[in-house]
Amino acid sequence: MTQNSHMTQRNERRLPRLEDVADRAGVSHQTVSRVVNNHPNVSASTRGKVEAAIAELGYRRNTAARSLVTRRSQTIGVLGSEMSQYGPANTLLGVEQAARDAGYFVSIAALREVSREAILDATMHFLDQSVDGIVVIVPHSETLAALAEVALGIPVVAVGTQGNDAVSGVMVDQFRGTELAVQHLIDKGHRRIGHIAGPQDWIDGVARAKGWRSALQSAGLDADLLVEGDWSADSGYQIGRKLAEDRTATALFVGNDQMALGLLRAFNEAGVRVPEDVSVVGFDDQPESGYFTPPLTTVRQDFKELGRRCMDVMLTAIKEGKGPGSTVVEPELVVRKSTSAPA
Amino acid sequence: MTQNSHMTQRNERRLPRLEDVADRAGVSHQTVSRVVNNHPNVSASTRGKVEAAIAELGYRRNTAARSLVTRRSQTIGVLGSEMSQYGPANTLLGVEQAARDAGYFVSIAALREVSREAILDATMHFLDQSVDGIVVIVPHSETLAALAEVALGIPVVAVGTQGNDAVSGVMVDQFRGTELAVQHLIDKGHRRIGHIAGPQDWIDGVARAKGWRSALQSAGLDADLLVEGDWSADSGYQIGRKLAEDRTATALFVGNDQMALGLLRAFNEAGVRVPEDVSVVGFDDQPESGYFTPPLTTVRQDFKELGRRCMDVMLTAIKEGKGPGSTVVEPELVVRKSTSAPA
DNA sequence: AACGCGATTGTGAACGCTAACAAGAGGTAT
DNA sequence: ATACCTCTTGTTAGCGTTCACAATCGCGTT
Repeated sequence: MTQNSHMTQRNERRLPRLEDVADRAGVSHQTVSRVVNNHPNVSASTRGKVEAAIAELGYRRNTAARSLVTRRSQTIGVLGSEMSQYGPANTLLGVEQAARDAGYFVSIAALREVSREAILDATMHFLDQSVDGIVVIVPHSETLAALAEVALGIPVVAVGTQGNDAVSGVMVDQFRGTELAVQHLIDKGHRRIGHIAGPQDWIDGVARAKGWRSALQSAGLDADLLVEGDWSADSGYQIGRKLAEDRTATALFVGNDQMALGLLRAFNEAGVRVPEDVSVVGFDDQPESGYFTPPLTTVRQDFKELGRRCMDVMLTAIKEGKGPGSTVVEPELVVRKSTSAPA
Repeated sequence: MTQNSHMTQRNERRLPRLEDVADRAGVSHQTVSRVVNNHPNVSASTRGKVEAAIAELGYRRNTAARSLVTRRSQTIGVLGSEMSQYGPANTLLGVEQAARDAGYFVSIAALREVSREAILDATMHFLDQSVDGIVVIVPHSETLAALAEVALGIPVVAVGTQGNDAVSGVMVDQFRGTELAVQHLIDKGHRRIGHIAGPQDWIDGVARAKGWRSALQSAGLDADLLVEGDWSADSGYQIGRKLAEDRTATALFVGNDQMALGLLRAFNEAGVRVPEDVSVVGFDDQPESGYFTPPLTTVRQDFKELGRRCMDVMLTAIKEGKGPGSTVVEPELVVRKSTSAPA
């Protein structure tokens, strides 16, 4: 019945505000504000009365008014490019979870194309909203440079980067992940290990190619078979068709699972057997990868955890004004059936 | 220089506000407001002066203040559950695109578990933000019922539903999509066509099962082989292992591409050839589906378009206060290599 | 000449909240 | 008792915008 009277009120009148609660509890609006904001100097009895009044009226504080006077919005902006891909989508999810747990709203902006202008534009979009911080999920090399241009006055965390003077970074250790993959192939006895790389204007694309080279060199092996794809299954397929004809390597380290899928498809069509003829290792460990033909050995990245870490960094930056830093999440090798010893 | 003097005037570096622009242009703050809001009754010369002043000062209007007085936030809330999946993620993207084009911010909330409480809680979260409308991407049967409970006073569009008295719906025509898939198999000459269904507490899970039954019945065929999975590749795999042993159907209509992937994997392991022994049709057409072994015949849903349509409905609802309605997007059959005539 | 009317511009008051300061109550030390 | 704390509560003044209304201007009509 209290709820009924409440609903009637809501239908007819405006929502209750601080002063309505204050009247009801017999205190000043400022005291109510103190209760709502958990200020220490409120007596237990007063707090009780106020809380009761809040509950009875179904009071909820008005974000806009609060935001107007405090100049902060309790909102985190998330700026992303390939947001529908498995990795970014899950990172976004991790950010959202951690943000909402911390009482923040999450606003998103998806880049249609990655460029300095688009990044700056989206950044402005967030400034208009006076967000308290920005998480950037744009895995391109130019991202950091573009962000460095704008001194925003709010914390910025860039996923998948090491950060710089102005921007914090949170990333999965690509070097370690690549090492796990390549070392696994070396341990199986492979000596000629090629790499299907991602685009070289992507941070991870570069990092994995670099890691591959370095891992081979530490083992005293040649790193001379590198083909660049565009992350898509189709590019993996096209590359696979060529490699099926011209088989120089006994093992391939592929930049991501989707290209690996395309590659497997091409090999299957061409009668190249995996892993008997060629071993294949992917990167990402998407949920489907265990059901490829054959099930894919790959490197797992915990994207959701990455997102949560982002918010850790963000929250301490907001609270303590702490500058940029770099946080690293460890990848993990998942061995399935696409790798074996060379024939 | 003028800018400097301005900045000195306010001893802090506060952002310029309406009145600063007004002073500069030699008009009242209200006139500036009119220019900013494109009110008709402003003379061309005044408008020019004001626009110049705005540009010089780099004025941007304060969302919080505006929101406080207008009681609207220029924000659309998107409530989603399996937001990292291909479909929902792309719908989200479509919504974001259309929303930003229309000058709206997009706020998101991801459900950790689907329940009445969680939906109401997230809805409250959005109300706190005084969003102007809510898009719901929660493809479960209970969604509509939960939403109907809250009379929010703002438009709500539920993706993948037909809507009801209170809520608008935007969906891909599941019935038509299913018909395309099943008819394709019938046309190939199949007479015993099974269905691997999605969970029956999902709207699409139910709709596709129903469509499958109906399509078979119209053709005078039996609809008695139905197994329920959970959308995952793994469930497809488990089901596939059983079906491989007990082969009663020559063709299978699978509820989504991921289960189809698992199924293909299980059949491959068991030596069941696709499409020679069994034809398989999926649903969704994810980007990878063309690279399965074999490439999957499936039904394409344009999720991004779905999201855009959502915003169409939302915008007219906001503008014209129009009630709920239902919009349908057409699916499309994509024929690849997982289907053929029965042996 | 007086009037009226639309178009343009200005004036004050909200919107609901927090920050800063003021004031009162009650206790302790001088 | 006086002064002086600390703890709690109240008062006032914005934050930057829009809304409702008032005022002014230009111009055609009676």
